[in-house]
Amino acid sequence: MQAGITIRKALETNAFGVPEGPHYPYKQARQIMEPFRVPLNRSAYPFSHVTIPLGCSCVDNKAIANVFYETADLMEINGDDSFRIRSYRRAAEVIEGLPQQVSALIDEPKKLLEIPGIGKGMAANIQELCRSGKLGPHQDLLLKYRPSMLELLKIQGLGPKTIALLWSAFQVSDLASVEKLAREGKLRELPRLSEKSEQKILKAIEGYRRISGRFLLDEADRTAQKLTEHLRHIKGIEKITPAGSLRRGRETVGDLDVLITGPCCVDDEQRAGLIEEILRFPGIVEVLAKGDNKVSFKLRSGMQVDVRTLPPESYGAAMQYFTGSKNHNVSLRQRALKMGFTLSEYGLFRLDNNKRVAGASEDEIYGKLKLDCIPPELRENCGEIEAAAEHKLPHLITLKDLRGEVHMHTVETDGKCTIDEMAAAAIERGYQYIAITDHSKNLAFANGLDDKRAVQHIARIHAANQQTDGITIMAGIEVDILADGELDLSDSVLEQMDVVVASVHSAFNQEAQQMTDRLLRALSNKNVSILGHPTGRLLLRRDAYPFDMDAVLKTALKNKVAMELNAYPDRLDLNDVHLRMARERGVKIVINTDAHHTSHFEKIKYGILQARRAWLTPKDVLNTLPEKEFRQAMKHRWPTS
DNA sequence: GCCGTTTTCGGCCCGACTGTTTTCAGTCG
Repeated sequence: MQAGITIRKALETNAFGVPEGPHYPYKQARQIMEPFRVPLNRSAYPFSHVTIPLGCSCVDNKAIANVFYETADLMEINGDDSFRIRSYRRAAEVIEGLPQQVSALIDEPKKLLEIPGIGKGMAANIQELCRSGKLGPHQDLLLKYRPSMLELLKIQGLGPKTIALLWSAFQVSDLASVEKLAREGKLRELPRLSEKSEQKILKAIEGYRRISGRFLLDEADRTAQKLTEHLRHIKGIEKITPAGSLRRGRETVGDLDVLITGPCCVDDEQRAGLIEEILRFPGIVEVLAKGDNKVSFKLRSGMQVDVRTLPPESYGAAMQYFTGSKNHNVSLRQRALKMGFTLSEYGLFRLDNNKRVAGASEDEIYGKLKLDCIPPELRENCGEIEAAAEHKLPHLITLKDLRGEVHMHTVETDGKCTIDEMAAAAIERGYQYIAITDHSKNLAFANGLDDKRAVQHIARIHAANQQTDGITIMAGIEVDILADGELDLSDSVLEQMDVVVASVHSAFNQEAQQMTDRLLRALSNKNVSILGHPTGRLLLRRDAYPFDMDAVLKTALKNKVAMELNAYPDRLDLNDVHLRMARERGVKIVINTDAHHTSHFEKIKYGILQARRAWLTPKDVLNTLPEKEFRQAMKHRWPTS
């Protein structure tokens, strides 16, 4: 049987003797194909199950990581050794975050073994995956169980043990069947399951179907701010801190974790009232858990919120713990143990006499572990602990390092404000320069500029610049990269611009090679200064188009074309991994909001968070430069340091 | 399956909440 066959292909060729039908909806197709245990392509499968096509030359890190994640999930259902399972997860996490492709290292096993978390076994697994497109243990587990179980794991309250139990009792593995059994009241026949459990599972399935479970950074941020405002008015709360992936600045957020402390968190009598006060927060549709120290609820948006009450002496330890990441915490606890301490969310304690040595602040905890305090954005177990031990943490970029933004739109195309309004808002933010970069003609629905209008617009921008004090307004354009890599304005017009952002806005479905050639051609145009939102992804909506990032970065470095970090929360493009890749290769970054309204400027903070996650310093980012040097950088003369 | 100032075996981070229990397993973070 061929690896990587799609449902559609299987149905078209009727390879498995299934009833013929012109077009099956995927859901139905999935049910039909279930008994055939066919490895299915990700593109054909609406959830995480993934098989790498045979002979594929570009087995990327994400694909390898996915196979390892799936193997770990299936091993869990199989009741395998939990430490072995952890090894698979750890390998997946490490590979996912690597700037270079591991597939390029398969002929150099020594280099594979240098990667932390990759030992002999995992190195062999990577080689097997890259060479044959399959992984033995993964395939074996898929034969024993069903890929649809991986989806069941996403249902809150359903874990590997219960899924294994359902399989052994009823031979069911998919959402619809479990839902049916719950409705029919059959689950309560099983040990540890009751009528109440059935209701809970049904509710969780409904919730899962309603939303995918992750939220854009700005939405999580807004919710956290509203909740903070609500909590601030409760008597006896002194400190409120949103923790978790929001504090680390991850590109999307699952649950919101908020920590509070103050006198009311210590007094038993006050605490009961406190929980009730918290639950008055508007928009709660369901309370998921209510204990002495924690309350969890679901908001109308589908977002789950956990609020934890803490005594002041543990607040730092809890902040550290609930900020994560999980892997960072595991490493930190191991370090603590080696040094004779044990670390929990309540503090750092000596192993010999159980005495607390730190806990009130994060600084104190990291300090006692002989580490510089690690900024939350770096806490991903990607070398930050080693760097902190050697006092080599980078001086990360901050919001105030930025001197300007050079990707924004006005009413001339699809923006909502005028040049003057954008300039005024930029002055308000303390910027020294901006560039107006409206769309070009290929973006007809945005009223994009042709050569003639572009020239007129330059004149308008120059005039506005003359009349405005306190900021320099540069003339720019966001020019479309056509399907063949040509730009849709003539060179003679582009030459007159201070800043040329070149972006892909059409023909997203090209093959990787075609897209790579297209981008390389655009980067070779001598007028291009920045590649705009380089991967074209829209978070939670559209995947990045495929291309060879390595080749693009090499050409960008050669031609001195900067990569954009588009800070708009649904783009965050480049992402943290690619940014780190760019930095390591010496490619410069420009951080922009792509503002279509003055209110969008504030989204720049989400770009800064991603830049920090990628270990970027002000030197890596061109729009930290003074105007004169920045103008030169836009003409391919980057600063030398 | 990984890893090593406990180095080739024997460990591997820690606690809260829930529900079905009567002392704890499963799940979650």
